[in-house]
Amino acid sequence: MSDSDARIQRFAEFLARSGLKTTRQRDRIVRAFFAAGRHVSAEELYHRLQTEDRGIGLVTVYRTLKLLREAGLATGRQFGDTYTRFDPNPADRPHDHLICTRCGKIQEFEDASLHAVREKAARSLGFTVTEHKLELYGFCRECTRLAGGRPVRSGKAARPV
Amino acid sequence: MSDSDARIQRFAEFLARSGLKTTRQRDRIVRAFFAAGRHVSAEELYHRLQTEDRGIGLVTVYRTLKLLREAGLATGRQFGDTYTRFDPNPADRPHDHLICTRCGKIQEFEDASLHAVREKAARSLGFTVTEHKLELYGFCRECTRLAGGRPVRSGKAARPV
DNA sequence: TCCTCATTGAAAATGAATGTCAATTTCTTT
DNA sequence: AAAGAAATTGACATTCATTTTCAATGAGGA
Ligand SMILES: [Zn+2]
Ligand SMILES: [Zn+2]
Ligand SMILES: [Zn+2]
Ligand SMILES: [Zn+2]
Repeated sequence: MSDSDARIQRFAEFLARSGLKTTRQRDRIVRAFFAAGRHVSAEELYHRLQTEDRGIGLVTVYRTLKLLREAGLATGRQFGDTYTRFDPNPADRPHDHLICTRCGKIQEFEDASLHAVREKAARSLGFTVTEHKLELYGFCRECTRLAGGRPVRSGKAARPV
Repeated sequence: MSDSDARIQRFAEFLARSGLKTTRQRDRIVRAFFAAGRHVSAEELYHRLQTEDRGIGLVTVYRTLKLLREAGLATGRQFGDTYTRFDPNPADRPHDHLICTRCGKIQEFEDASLHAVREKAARSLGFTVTEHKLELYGFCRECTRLAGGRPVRSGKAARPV
């Protein structure tokens, strides 16, 4: 069973457990979501789906992504731009992001020492921390080389607000 | 000269340097901004201002906050909610945030060891990192005690998307 | 098959933020 | 002080992502 299949199965179980129904649309949407790369927006997913099934509305894509979040199978993220991007299954493999503010590239990374930072801050302030989000903004390798580190903002690149 | 005064002065210099004008509205808005606590939204600031000066439009509050960002005196932040909150003068004292998902409290903290995390990720992936954002989500001291760590979501509390 | 209730999608609504524009204000130049 | 160019203002309209509404359709248990 592929990684995707396991997730699709977990979603089916979530639906059953919650008294919700399996539909053609939900099936297509979750498949497309897990097949797509990471960090897709609802709109992007919607467009991909149009090629294989015209009868899927953007609204349903939004609704299904919300269900995926509730099922713990996806997380929404706001990098510099105006819309939400969705990351599959982050609980299994927590990770953070490097975002190039010039070309918009998003690179994932993982750092175990973050846990120490989390715990230290939490302990000193009495918080119980369950989740975190770390975003590093700057230039990717290519953009550092091309721009010499100078901020050249293309319209579509994310920017740290 | 108070801390606020110094910032107000810097804003005046920014305006002059950029060929922009000093107005009653801008003056009121920046004063209210630095007087207000951290993490206010444009709307919140607008409402505070209404009590002292009815003739200030929400649009002008938005525009002035944008100027404050351009002047390097404020930063916009999106915590779990749908609108932007503004943080005064973050460049001088970089800091990150702990956000209680139950009551919405936002607590600031600073951790020097984050720099190492930043550099490590950047070096290994060829990025040049200029900025970062770390948000820790969980329960504050009171909410941990009251809720026993159970997620009780009030409508207004921020939530990690 | 029937029947109930969830689901769907089109259209409308929302809500934050920005663009438009005529009237007003600032500030430099006489 | 008066004038004039240019910036600023705020009411209004607009954008854009996301949510809500609602009548028609579909799923799945009895
Ligand atoms: Zn990711
Ligand atoms: Zn790049
Ligand atoms: Zn802050
Ligand atoms: Zn709390």
